[in-house]
Amino acid sequence: MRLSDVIAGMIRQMLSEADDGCAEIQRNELASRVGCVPSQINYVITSRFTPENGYLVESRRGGGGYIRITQVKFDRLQTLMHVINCVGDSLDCESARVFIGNMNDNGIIDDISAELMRAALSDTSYRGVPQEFRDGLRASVFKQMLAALMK
Amino acid sequence: MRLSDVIAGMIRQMLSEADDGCAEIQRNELASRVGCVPSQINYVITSRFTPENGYLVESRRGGGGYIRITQVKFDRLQTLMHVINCVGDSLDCESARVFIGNMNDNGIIDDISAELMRAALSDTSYRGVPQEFRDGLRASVFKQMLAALMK
DNA sequence: AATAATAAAGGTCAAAGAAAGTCAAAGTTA
DNA sequence: TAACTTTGACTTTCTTTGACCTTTATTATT
Repeated sequence: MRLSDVIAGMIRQMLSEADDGCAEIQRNELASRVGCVPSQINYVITSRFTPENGYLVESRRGGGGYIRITQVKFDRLQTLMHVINCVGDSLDCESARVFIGNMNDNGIIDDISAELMRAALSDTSYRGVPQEFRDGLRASVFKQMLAALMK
Repeated sequence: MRLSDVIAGMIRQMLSEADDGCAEIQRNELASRVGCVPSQINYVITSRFTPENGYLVESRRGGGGYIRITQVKFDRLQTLMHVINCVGDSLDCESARVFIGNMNDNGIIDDISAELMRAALSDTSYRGVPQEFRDGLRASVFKQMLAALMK
């Protein structure tokens, strides 16, 4: 088992137990508990608890220092509603993919859902539909799917 | 006996013993066990455990790296393929719902996926699209989504 | 009280280590 | 001879470690 994964696991554990969605660790203390060099903790954080993965990291040096890792929690319903509102009557393929990618990264939708949405909104799906109608149709299908996720 | 076949046999053995349908190997370790050069393992994998043959390969380099070979359950793919073939160039809303419901019941797709598909194929999504084009469009979108599920 | 020294954190970066990947040449087999 | 195997040198990616740096808090000094 990879040391980094052990450490990542401990942090995730702490996060899941925390009621405020944030885990506060002492770098040196955690390192010696795991039996590794302190900078290993930094490595784990920068490689696995990145903003792209939905984490926020703050820290403080000096006596009583800490590293606080917060799991950014997007409110599902609120985000879905927000996206629906952002999408107007027309949506091009590229924008759709960006929306989907972001929601996927934020954990609003899982990987399979993301794939399904990409497929449903792909230009390939609309072969035969005249160009000038595609983006309108795409917006409509997209919003319908988003609405379905709110159930 | 060909070396490659020995290695392939070992991997198949591991796959059959695994309860989750996936075998995780360490390239160097397996190579030295068999007494061959590590890249031989790559050769075996690329020549015998291909997607066309129903296998999925993931890997990771670096310390604690691995190669994971998953045997895709044929049922799933087969069913998806079957459904794709059943759907012609046209698909009405009711039939779509039946297909989706069946796949959901059989565990081919999960609840969320089912909801997403229903939404994407609903008539509401195609408001504005003339009736005579809707079923063709629906068939196209449906097949695209099914294909996405085969990844 | 203000300042200086010390201790206690955490941060950075680069080197070394540990896997896996690639590719082409050489060897085999049908 | 064409297709398949085997081998090995070289590359890329990810992980681990350690030396050195910066920031903050605490304690001692004037």
